[in-house]
Amino acid sequence: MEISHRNLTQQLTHELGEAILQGKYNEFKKLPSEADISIEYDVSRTATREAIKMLTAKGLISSRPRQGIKLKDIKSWNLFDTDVLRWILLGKPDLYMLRHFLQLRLAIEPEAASLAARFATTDELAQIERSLASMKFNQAGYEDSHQGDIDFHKSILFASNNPFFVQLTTFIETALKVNLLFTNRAEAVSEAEYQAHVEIFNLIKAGNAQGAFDAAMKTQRETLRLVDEKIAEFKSKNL
Amino acid sequence: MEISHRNLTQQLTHELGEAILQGKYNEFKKLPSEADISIEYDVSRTATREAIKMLTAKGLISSRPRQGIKLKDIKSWNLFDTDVLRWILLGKPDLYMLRHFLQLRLAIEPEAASLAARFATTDELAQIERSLASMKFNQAGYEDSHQGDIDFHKSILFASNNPFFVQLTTFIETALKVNLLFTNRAEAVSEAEYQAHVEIFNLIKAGNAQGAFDAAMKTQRETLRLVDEKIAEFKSKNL
DNA sequence: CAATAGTATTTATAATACAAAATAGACCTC
DNA sequence: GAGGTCTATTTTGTATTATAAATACTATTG
Repeated sequence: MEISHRNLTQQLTHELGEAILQGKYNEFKKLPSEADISIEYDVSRTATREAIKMLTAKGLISSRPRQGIKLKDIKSWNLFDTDVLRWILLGKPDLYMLRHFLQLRLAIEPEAASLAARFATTDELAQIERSLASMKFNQAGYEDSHQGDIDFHKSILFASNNPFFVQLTTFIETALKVNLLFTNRAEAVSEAEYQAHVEIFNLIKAGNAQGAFDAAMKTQRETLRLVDEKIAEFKSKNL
Repeated sequence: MEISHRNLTQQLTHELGEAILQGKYNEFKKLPSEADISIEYDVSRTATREAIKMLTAKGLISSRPRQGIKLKDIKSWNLFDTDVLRWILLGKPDLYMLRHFLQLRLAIEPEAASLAARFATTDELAQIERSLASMKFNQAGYEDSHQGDIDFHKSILFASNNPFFVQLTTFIETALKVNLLFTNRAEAVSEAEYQAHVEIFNLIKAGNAQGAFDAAMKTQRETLRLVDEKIAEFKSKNL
């Protein structure tokens, strides 16, 4: 992903973040002291402290003199932070977390479609349409599968013209990629799916907020149903 | 608010965060160098760097050698971070931002109510009920006004048993408090409002997901309509 | 004028020293 | 022995200094 040139501090931040999300530390086994982390990762205490501060800013840990560095309860983690999210998914990808994702999408996307129907500019509509074209292209077997699909959902969030929904684009994108992983759909987008997306676009373009909401909701429910099935299947297999 | 014992680094983080959100710096006027910040706020470069790292972790800024510290586009800010949110509200509270908030609540809360209807434990139901009692108490004129109202919405999010929705409790709480500020409703909760909340609770308790969704949606639409009116009023006044 | 080499500025990292906070344990009192 | 106080110890917090690395800017050279 966007690794770019990570400096030491950022490198360490990510390594510690991943280690935490892999369950290396927990409520009983607290993190090593700054000094020990410095030794373990062979960096100065300066770099260690800066990494600790970044993780603190993301709500993962807290540190106090003499007490050391402690993991915080998941309630205070910034789950909507891209890094935290990625660490979670890399750590222990499980179907329940995926369902939680989809429940959130179910809440967000229909409303985003509704807002897009009311507030999208012509440029933003064009962007949505372009992603549809890309889906059609994927359907024919070219290109990265489902990138058009992903762009479609992103561009709708963007067209909501609400900064909070826009912020969720990265979030939803990650959710979509994980979803594709689990539903094992490497094949092309089906015609039915494509048509469902076209319908949503047409309703948005027509400015039909309620219609766009309902259509998007229908799609989301279907996706969630698929995962619920997967979970049921998985459960019966492991009995 | 929860100031507790802020150390220098955290103090500086908040001061810089507020300064940024008050528009003291922008895309043209970048932040001073670490050295200058240290002088201006009379702290060591160590503390300054750690504060900068925390703001970086929250997506507000980025820093590179020779280039200095630059503000990032709002698209990369972690709007769901409690601190960022508070700085935004303290900075320039405007009705449009409030509407954006409410649009998000409209997306989140009905679905949370629906999930609560399906997954709430008896303890969580009891918690919702307690907040209703507190509302009734407020109605009679005692206690902090609307704290029960706020607790009601928080406890429903909590009862969704979805960590993403739970994470939004703080977010929604802030939104509610600002909303109360703008709608100028220092008086007690009305009987109609109280009854609407009781209805939502009963539907959740009965396990009626669709009903709870619809009832919560209705309440949210009403709140949003009130703010839309305020905005229209404000516009006509300033012509 | 273009490519290149040099220079200056700013962040990145390291190392050291000491201050402040929090805790555990010793000690003391009754 | 219960309870409290004091002290020692551990760990983070802050400051300072030094140097490295990255990069924008400048000057030079062909």
